[in-house]
Amino acid sequence: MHGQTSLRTPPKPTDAELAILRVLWRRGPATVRAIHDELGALQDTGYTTALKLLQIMTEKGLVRRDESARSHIYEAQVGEAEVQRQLVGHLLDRAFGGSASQLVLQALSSRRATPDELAEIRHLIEEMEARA
Amino acid sequence: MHGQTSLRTPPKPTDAELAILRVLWRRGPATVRAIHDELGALQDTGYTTALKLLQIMTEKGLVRRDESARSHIYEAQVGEAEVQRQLVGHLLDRAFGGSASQLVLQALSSRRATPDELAEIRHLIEEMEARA
DNA sequence: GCGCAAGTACGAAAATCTTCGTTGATATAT
DNA sequence: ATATATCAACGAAGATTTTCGTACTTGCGC
Repeated sequence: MHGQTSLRTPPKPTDAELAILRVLWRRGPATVRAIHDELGALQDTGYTTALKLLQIMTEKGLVRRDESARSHIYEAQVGEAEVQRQLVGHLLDRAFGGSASQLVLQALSSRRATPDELAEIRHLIEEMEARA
Repeated sequence: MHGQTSLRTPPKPTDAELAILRVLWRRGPATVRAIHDELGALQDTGYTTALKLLQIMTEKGLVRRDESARSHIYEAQVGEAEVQRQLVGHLLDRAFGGSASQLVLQALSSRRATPDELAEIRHLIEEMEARA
C-alpha cells in the first residue's frame, strides 16, 4: 500500500494541527465545519485549510474519520495527556538537557500561577516525595 | 539598512538553532569549526550547514558575530533562561491552555525527577506561596 | 611567489508546513 | 427539476527550515 496506516506512535503534531486537536479534545467528534467555526474565533483561515489539515492528520494517524455521512466526522485518535507528555519530553531534551526541575522552574516564572495551582503542584510534589 | 538590527525580542529559535545555542551556552564564544565539531558528536551534518545556520541566527539576533579575526567568533546573544521561558510559555499556550500546573504534572510524569529535584521544586513552590 | 588548507558568502535544492483556489459531487429549498 | 448551498478532494503556491555544493578570499608553508 502507500498511506501511513502505521502502528507506530503518531508524529508530533505541528502548531496548526495542535490547535485542531485542542478543539477535538474539548468538543469531541466534530465536522470540519464545526471545527473551522470554533477555530475561526481565534484564527482567520479558510475552510479548506482546516479540511486539508484534517486530511493530513488522518494520514498521520492523529485523528480518525467517519465517512458514513456526507459530512465526515473527525475524532482525535491521540490522547491529550499523551501528546502533552510527548511535547514536554521533546522540550525537556531540546532545551533543558532533561532536567525536569529546571523546566518546572521556568514554567512557574513564565506564568504566575494562581494560589490554587501552586497548592495543587505542591500536593503533587509531596505525593511523589512520599512515594519515593 | 536592511538587516534585522531590530530591537525586538529575537524570534523563537528552531530546533537546529537551539542545538547550536546549547553549545554556545555551554562553551561560550566559539568558531564555526568548534561548534560544528561539538555538534558532530551527535549530528551528522556538514560544516557549511552550521555556518549557514549561524549566519541566519546572526540576522535574527540570536547570536552576535565578531569578525575581527579571519575565523569569526560567534556568541549567544540571547540568554538560556530567557529562551527557556519563551519556549515553555509557547508550549503552555499551545498545548496546556495556560495551565502551569498541568504542564508541571506532565513534566514530572514524563521524566522521573530525583528526590533532590523534587525538594528543590517544593521549596520553590513554598517560596512562591509565602510571597503571595 | 605558489599552492594548499581553512574560511566566508551565496544560491539553491529538499523537506516540511500552511494556505487556498478550483473542481466535481451531493443534498436542499423552492 | 432546477438553482443554490455545502462538502470532499486535489493540486499547487508560499513560507519556513535544513541541508549542501560551489565560488571566492585569505593566510601559511615551502
